[in-house]
This record gives sequence, C-alpha cells and structure tokens, in this order.
Amino acid sequence: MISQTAEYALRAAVTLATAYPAPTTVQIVSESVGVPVPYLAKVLSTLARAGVVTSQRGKRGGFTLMRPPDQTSVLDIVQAVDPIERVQGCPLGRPEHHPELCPLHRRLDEAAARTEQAFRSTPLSELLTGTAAGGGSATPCTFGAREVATT
Amino acid sequence: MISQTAEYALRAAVTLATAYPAPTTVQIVSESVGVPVPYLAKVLSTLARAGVVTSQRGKRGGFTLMRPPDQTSVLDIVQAVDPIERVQGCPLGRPEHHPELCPLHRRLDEAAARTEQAFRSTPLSELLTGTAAGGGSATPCTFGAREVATT
DNA sequence: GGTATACTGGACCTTGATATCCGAAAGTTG
DNA sequence: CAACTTTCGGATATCAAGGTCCAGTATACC
Repeated sequence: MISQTAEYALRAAVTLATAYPAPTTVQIVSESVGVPVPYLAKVLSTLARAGVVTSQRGKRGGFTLMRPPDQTSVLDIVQAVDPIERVQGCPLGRPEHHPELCPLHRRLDEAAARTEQAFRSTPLSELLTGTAAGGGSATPCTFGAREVATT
Repeated sequence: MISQTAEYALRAAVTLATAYPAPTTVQIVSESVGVPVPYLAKVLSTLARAGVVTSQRGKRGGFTLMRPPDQTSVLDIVQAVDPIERVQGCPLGRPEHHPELCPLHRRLDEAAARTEQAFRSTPLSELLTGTAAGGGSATPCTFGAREVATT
C-alpha cells in the first residue's frame, strides 16, 4: 500500500507530534518507533527538506514538526517521502489515441484519489494517544515505555 | 499504488477479456499492451497458476480467462500477482502491547480495505471498449491498431 | 509420426528501494 | 574559544522487483 519508508516517516511524525513543540533527536525517535538510526536520519532529513519538519543542530537540537499536529496531515508526510502517483495518462503513450483515461486507468486513478483524500483529511492529531481524539481505544504504535519528551 | 507487475497483469486481463472466450498468445497480448514478451509470459504464467486464466499449449494455444469477463474482477487479477496487504497488526511486534490496531495503522488498513473493495466490485467487463458498459467514452488502453482475436 | 507452435521452468542480469557507515558542518553550552 | 552534541551529505552495501534468455515440454495440424 505505502512504502516502508513512508511507514517509517509516519511513525516518526506521530512521535514528533507527541513531543510537539519540543524538538526530538533521531536517537529518541528511533527508540520510540523501532527504526534503525542511520536510515531514520535520512528519512527525517527528507521530511525537513520538504518543509514538513524543522531541524536544529547541536545540543538541545533535534527534529520538530513545522506546524502543529492538527495542521499536519498524513498526506503531508506521505507526499514528502513517497508521493502517491496519480494516473496522468494511459501508460502506453500515444496521447493522440488516449486524450482521456481509459476505463481501467480511470478506475485506478479513482482508487488513488480516494486514498489521497483519506490521507489528506487525517491530521496527525487524530493519531495520538488520547482515546477521545483517536476515535478508538488503541494506543499509538510506539514502544511506549520510553519517554519521548525529555527534560 | 499498485506494482508494475499488477499493471501489466490488468492490461493483459483486459485484452484477454476482449478476446474471450478465444485464447490469445503471449505474442499477441504483448503487442496489444506494450509489455516485453519474456516478462509478460511470467506474469500470465502466474495468473494461470492462480487459476484466473487457463493456458493451452501448442498451435491455436494461448491464454484465456478462466471465467467470463463479468465474473472476473480487478481484484482477482491484482491478488494473483501482487496481493494487497491488509494491516494485520502494528509493525512493532509486541502483540501484548497492541492487541488491536493503533490509530495510525487503523487508518492505513481502512485505506487498503477501500481500495480492495473498489477492485472487488469492478469486473473486467466494465473495462471494455463499449462506451455503454464502461460508463465513459474512452477506449481501452491498448495499441488498438492490432486485431486481438485472430481467425 | 513429424513439424511447427506456444507455454513452462529455471538460471541469470539489472535496477531501484532499503539500509549502513563515516567524516564534515553547524549550533549550544560553559 | 573549546568541547560537546546533533544534523548533513556522500559513498557504499544489501535485497527484492523487474526484466531477459534459453532449453524443455505439450499440443495441434498435416
């Protein structure tokens, strides 16, 4: 459905949302979401380049959501690391033959559009621990035992 | 959204649906959908092993849909070559911690479920040329110039 | 039966996503 | 300024998907 990298980015984003607005280091995020540090660093770096999170070097540095959790959507995260590809035209080329999408690719694009919309309308704030906000009873998918916001 | 292989399988399936119930060779399907013969052979072979299509060797042989186009769904094809993965449990393991899905993975699974349902409810017969059946005006995504059903 | 046709299965190559490593750069604190 | 912390960026390794090749086998037709 979504790539491994997008999965990691989403888990990391939820962790950052929990700590918001305090910065969180790669080390801490890694322990929280169970993703190897070196790779997670790359993923977070990508999110920073995309403007979804900010990074701060040095002591007391780390990564922070650029905007508050209720203004950052799942789609923002996914698009930054692994964009959902909408079907622009039928893959066989031949634009003169296919000025619009054929039935098959119209359906595939509709499916992509629905997923995109579902992600767009889900802010990170809906994925946090609170049972009320999440609309369910499950805890967020982290190792939990570790405190995220230090100090 | 879906893998390249699934794309190929779907295009091939539409071609087979057009020719149904006459068998179509890999060569013909390849020319129709623009996928290299050697790889398409593998894909069709997979569909055959999954029981979605039948294969017939020798002269006048080729591949045929196992069931008529209106009884074969897009999901049948996709599941055969590249199954949609439903989220069974939170990826961090720890079943004792996550007896049910966390908010994030609940959303991801819902998106997968919606896609699955959309594919399940779309038979190949809705993807054929006829403007009436397709619900639209576009032609199916093939090179078209080539006759699919010979003889 | 012989021959041409067409799928089958396995081995192999290529490419891109995933993951690792490490030195360099930037920022904070004292 | 000096020491320490933390991100940044490039080079490299690993693995599965995508794609190729070819000898083998089954089938139809003559």
